[in-house]
Amino acid sequence: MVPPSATSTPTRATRTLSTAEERREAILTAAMPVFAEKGYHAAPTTEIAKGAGISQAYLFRLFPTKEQLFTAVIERSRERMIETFTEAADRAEAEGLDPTEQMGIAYADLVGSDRDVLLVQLHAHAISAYMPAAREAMRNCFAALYSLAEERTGGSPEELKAWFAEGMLINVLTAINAEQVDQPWARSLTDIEGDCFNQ
Amino acid sequence: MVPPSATSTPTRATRTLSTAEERREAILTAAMPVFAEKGYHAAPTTEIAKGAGISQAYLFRLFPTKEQLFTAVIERSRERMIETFTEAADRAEAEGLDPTEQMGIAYADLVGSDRDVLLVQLHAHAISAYMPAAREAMRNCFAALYSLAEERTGGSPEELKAWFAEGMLINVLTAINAEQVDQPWARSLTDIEGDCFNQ
DNA sequence: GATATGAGTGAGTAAGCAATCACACACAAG
DNA sequence: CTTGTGTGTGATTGCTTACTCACTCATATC
Repeated sequence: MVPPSATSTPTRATRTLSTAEERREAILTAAMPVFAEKGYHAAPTTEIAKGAGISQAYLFRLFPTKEQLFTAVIERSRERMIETFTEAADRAEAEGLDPTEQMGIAYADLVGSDRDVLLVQLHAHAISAYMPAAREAMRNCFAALYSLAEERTGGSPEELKAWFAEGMLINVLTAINAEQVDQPWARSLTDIEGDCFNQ
Repeated sequence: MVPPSATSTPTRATRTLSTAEERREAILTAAMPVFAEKGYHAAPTTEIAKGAGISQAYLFRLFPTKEQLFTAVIERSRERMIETFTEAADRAEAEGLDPTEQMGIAYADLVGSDRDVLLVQLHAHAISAYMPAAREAMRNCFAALYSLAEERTGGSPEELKAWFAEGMLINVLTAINAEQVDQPWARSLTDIEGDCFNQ
C-alpha cells in the first residue's frame, strides 16, 4: 500500500506524513502488548508493525534491531511505574497518608489493571541473564525505583527491601492469577492485610 | 545414524537400547539448561535432542508437544526446590537451628549456584499469563512450596508471606546479577542482614 | 525360527522469522 | 521547477522452527 494522500490537493493544512518521533511512539505503544503476551523471541515484528500502522521495513528503520526495540519497551514500562509511584506519593502527601502504603496500593492496582507493564517486566527478568541490554535496562529500572522510593518514603534500608520484596511477590501472584485460586496458599499470599507495611 | 550395536554378538548381558523412561530423564536433563538460557519459544527442540543424545523425532515420540516437555521441566525444577528445602529443614531440625532461616539460606544458595532452576521459574512466571499449562504448573509449585514451608517452619501467614516475598526478590536480584553492581540500591537489596527473618 | 512390540532414525514439510534492498512519494527551500 | 531530505513500502532473502512419516533395528515370547 502507498501512504495515504489527499485526493485532490495536498495543501499545507493537511499533512499526510507523520514525523519519525510520532511513529516511534506508535511503535512502542503497539509493541508493548505484543512483547507482554509473547515475550521477546515469539513476538513478531510484523505484528508490531501492523499494530502501529506501518510497514515492517519502516519499523526496522526506526529501531535498527529487535533488541533495541525491546529495551525501549522496557524503559517505557519503567516510566509507567515511575509515574504511578510519583502520583501516589503526591496524593499521599496531599492527603496526609502513609506514602509507603499508598505507593504499594498504587503498584498493585497498576499491575492488576495494566498487565502489559507487568508482563514486560517479567519477560525482561527472565531474559536478562543472557541478554546484556535487557539486564542493563532492568538494573536502571531498579535504580530509579529504589531512589524514588527512598526519597518519597524515607524508609530504612530494611523497610525498602521488604517493600521491594512485596512488589516482586505481587508480580508473580498477579501473573499466575493467584487471587482466583481458592486454596490456602493463594488466600494467604494474596491477603493484603498480611503485607510488610500494612499491619 | 543407526542405533549403536555391539560389533560381534549382541548377547543378553549388554543392552544396546535404553528404556523410554531413561530417555525421558535424559531429555529433561538436557532440556533444563536450554529452556533456562533461551526461554520457551527460543529453545530449539533439536538442541535438546542433541544434548540428550537422541534424534529429534524420538524426542517428539516421548514428549508429543514442546509444551508438555516444558511443563515437565517446570515440575522437575519444582522437585529440585522441594528437595533443597526438605534437606535444609532436616538439617535445621537436627542441629537445632531456625528452619525458616536455614531454608532461606538454602534457597539463595540453590538459585545462586544452579541458575537453571531459577531461570526456568522466571520464564515460567512470564509465560504463564498466556500459557495455561505453565500457569497450572506454577500454581502447583506454589502450593507445594507453601505447604512445605508451613509444615516445616510453623510460621504465621504473615511470616510465610514475607518469606515468599523475600524469595521472589532473591530470584530477580540473582537474575540481574545485582550482587555485582556497586550501587546503593544493589548493596541494600542484596544485603542478607536486611531480610525479614534474619534480623 | 516366527512374530509382535518397542526403541530409534533420516529425511523431509510447511510455516514463520529478522533483516535487507531498491525504490516511490511527500514536503520544504532555493 | 528542481533539488535534497525524510517518510514510507513491496518484495525478497536466507535461515530456523515444531512436527511428521516411512522406515530400520533390537528385544522378548512363543
